[in-house]
Amino acid sequence: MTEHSKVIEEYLLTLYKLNRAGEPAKAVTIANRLDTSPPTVHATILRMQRDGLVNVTKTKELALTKEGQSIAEDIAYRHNLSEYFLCNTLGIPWYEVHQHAHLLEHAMTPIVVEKLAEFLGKPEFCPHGTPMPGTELPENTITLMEAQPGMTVEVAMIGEVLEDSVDLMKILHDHKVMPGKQHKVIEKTEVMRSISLESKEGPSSLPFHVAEKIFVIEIPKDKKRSIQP
Amino acid sequence: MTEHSKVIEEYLLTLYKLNRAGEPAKAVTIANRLDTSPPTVHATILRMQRDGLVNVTKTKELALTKEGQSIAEDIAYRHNLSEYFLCNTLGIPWYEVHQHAHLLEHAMTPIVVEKLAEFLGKPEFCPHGTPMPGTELPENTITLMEAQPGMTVEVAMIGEVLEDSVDLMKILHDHKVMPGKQHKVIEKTEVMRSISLESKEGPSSLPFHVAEKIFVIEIPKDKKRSIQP
DNA sequence: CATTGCTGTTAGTATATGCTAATTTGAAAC
DNA sequence: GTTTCAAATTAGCATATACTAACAGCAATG
Repeated sequence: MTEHSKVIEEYLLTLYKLNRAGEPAKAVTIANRLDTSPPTVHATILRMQRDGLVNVTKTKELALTKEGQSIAEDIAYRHNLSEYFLCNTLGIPWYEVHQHAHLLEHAMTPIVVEKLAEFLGKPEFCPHGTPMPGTELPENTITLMEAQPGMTVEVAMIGEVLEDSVDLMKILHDHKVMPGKQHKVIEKTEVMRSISLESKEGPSSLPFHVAEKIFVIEIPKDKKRSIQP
Repeated sequence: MTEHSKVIEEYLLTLYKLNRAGEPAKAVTIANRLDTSPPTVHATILRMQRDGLVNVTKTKELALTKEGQSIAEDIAYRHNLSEYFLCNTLGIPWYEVHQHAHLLEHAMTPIVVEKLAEFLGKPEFCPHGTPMPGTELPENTITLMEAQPGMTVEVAMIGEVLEDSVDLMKILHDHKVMPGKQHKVIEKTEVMRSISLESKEGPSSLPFHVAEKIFVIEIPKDKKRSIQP
């Protein structure tokens, strides 16, 4: 478990997130996500193969090795822990913490991670609802796309892809589309390719490509207004 | 005030610390402090000159520019703030925080710095007693080397050079040679090149080269046992 | 089947950071 | 003043990370 550069850690984390989102992990995807040219990604992946962090299948899929997976989980944990700290201890808005955590995640020694986790009370989810490695979302979690009109749902997690756009996150925040908040699904219009919601805070409308990345849990009619953090 | 690499930030901080310690800032010194070869330091300093961070005098002294100074102070602040946090919030021993802060200091955005400072109550000294940029040690601060036998002194600051050796720091800790603690100077023996102290916790002996880097304040006979943090 | 187009790869460069070995320089010492 | 030593510098090299331009490979589409 050697030391790895920030760049390598970025690649590992990206692959880890792609895996968890069930998306194919290809070189191009990394190039897009990290805004890097394909040749650069290519060269970097060669080094990662050399160092036993990834394997490349015949179909050019990138698969983390045991070692790579283990390091990636560590980085993801540091990232989520940082976000939790920034949000709950320092009071930085939940829709902004991602970018700051992005730097911190590469600068925490094991002792700092351990002590910080203790201090925070070993949280299991980051402010966006992403479970720490080892924790899972509830079984009955669905995407907002899958929710049917009439349903009342509680937001469980804002997909990590969305975190990259602070502007989008800010809008979600303004409409209270955030973990723990309940919304009623009003309608899904194919023409507009968007979903309309209604909550105590008012109505909102989300495009399909965003709704696909928002994970919710259906709340049975009889027990509305659950715990609102 | 552009972005600078970790390496450049290290150089800036080193120059800043040398300045504050009143030591001449030469390329060799950086090479020693950062454990880097002279040619590498040379090349890096050329880049720093190019980028307007340092000037080199005719006598080969390295002088921070306005810009360089300003960035260096920023890094020093982030470092000290991190140490304070790690020690007082997370409970990591004061003699170990330096190494962890060493990583964090390069990974804090301005917002994180601001919020963290607020959270911590805008501390003015790090756990080693180093004042934040803008703050000064009391006027009557002297080094332990300058203290005369018979004096009772209170430790104000452990010089930053000493922080690099955790082993040494641990020993200082075990003998309670730490900011806020009082010690009586017993004797200075030229032959042993060391100073013997006596405190509530027992006696200790410090070699001259260490005593030179420990800053203390004389406590008048009549008002012993001041505030012990 | 041929064309289109995305993906991957090669070739050629550039910059920051690091090294060792060898040389130059400048100041202090004899 | 010459010697001597430490500091600075040059030369030569290596690696990680980046880019553009050009090309190869393969699948979907017409």
